[in-house]
Amino acid sequence: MPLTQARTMPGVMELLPLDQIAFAEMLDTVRRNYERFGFLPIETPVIEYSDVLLTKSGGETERQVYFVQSTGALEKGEDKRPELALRFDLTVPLARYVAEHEHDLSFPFRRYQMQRVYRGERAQRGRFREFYQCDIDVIGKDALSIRYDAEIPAVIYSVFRDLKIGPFTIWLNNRKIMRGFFEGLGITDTEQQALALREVDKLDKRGADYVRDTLTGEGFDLPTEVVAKILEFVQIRAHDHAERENAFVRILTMVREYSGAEKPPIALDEGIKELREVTGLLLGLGVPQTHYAINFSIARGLDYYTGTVYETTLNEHPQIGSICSGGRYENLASNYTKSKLPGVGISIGATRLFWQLREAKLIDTAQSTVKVLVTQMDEAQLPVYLELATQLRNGGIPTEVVLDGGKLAKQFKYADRAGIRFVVVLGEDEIAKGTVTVKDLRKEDQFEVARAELVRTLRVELEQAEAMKI
RNA sequence: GUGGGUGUAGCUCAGCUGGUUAGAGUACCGGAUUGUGAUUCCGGAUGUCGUGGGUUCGAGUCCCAUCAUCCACCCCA
Repeated sequence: MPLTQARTMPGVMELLPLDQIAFAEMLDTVRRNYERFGFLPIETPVIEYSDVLLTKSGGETERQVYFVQSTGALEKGEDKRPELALRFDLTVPLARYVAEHEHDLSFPFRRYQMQRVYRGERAQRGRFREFYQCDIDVIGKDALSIRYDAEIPAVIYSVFRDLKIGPFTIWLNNRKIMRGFFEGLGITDTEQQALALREVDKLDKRGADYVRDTLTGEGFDLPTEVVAKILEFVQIRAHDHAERENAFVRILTMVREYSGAEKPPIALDEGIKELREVTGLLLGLGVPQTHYAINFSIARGLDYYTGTVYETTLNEHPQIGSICSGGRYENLASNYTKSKLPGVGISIGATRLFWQLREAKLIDTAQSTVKVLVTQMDEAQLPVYLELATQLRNGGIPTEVVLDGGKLAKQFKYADRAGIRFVVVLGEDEIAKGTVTVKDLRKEDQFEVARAELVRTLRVELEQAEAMKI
């Protein structure tokens, strides 16, 4: 009988236990911070009705959706679009969820959701077809204060501070400013604005020359004078309140000089007011000035963002790109309900983040969740070993006990490779003295302790190791 | 979906302008006087050279096809 080759499809992340533990720890950190800020958990099904999932999507998202077909439907030979599909993000299911449970939810509705989503993209390095998203959103009924836009970066700051992956910057912008600015330069067609946003967003990745060439080139045909102003605009950065106000003046001046109009476009005024308010609240919400900045090239590709937009990058690893992004949308669930449900939220692509952090050596493989291995030195003493393990387990210490014996060296090797830190040895000598020997494989050090003291001593050791991160 | 590169041991790769039994490192397994891992020393196993066809006395090496994979674009976490 020929063997089937054991393999997974490309674009999925499968981990060995110690990496899986590290990944779980990362998700735990994210969850802890989401809950700390008062977000409530929900889960939604992986499979949704196709028509629900694809209400307003253009061909682009549909191209990436995995459809699900029951064998029954398949046998009937139905060639129409399958009734079911796998979700490709958590925002669309959230919209459906809020519309469906509108009358049972309290608004503003603050939810977090950490689940897998699916995209049928061509696999590439650090790019997945199945991956975790960790989302938070605040959904308002009819209206949602701009102040919630300021709370989001506070959560981001808190999460990445705790993940301990080096200095990072939360970049903020407001799409109203961008659209207002374009309008002031005579680009009034909203379609063209959207296309220009998308190009401008590539500034940090592809460079100013690329953006200039694209905007002056075919398709856009913008005058060089206008493109020059756009480039000046999107290259502005502001790291504090004074720089921010200077930036606003510069933008307004550019628009006035070009259009000659007394009053700037309404969108521009509104956007400036919003961004000023959001950045003004950050310090009070615990975000240090060193960890956020205004960046007028941040646009986000998605169409549904209408106001504030966010991206987060690691200062020392720009090649990783954005590790967390999101923004404000005016009407989340317009396809499912007549109620107006504005919201603001962000998403962390946990799978990609973990993958890249590991590539960049910013995270190590974890130690095992198993902390102690009780070895079997003398088979006749097995009942004692089992009793020791039980003691440790009752003391809350995750413990494995060797049941099938073998050479002691082999048992040590097993502990080492499995990432188990402490090895407990008990032989003739110890029995005579009523003690056990404990070896710390990481410290390469061992000590003897009275049997009755074992649990207490190990607890202290584990606490110290945890506190010192060793 | 569009364009380009690469396929040799589990992994990373070497293999000259075609020439005998295809190699290295690493990982894996065993051993080095019987209570101690990772380090050291010795030994061991490992491949339809992605697949199919063609050229040739002879193909891992050249040609064609096919599949897989990676990169860039589109898009995005």
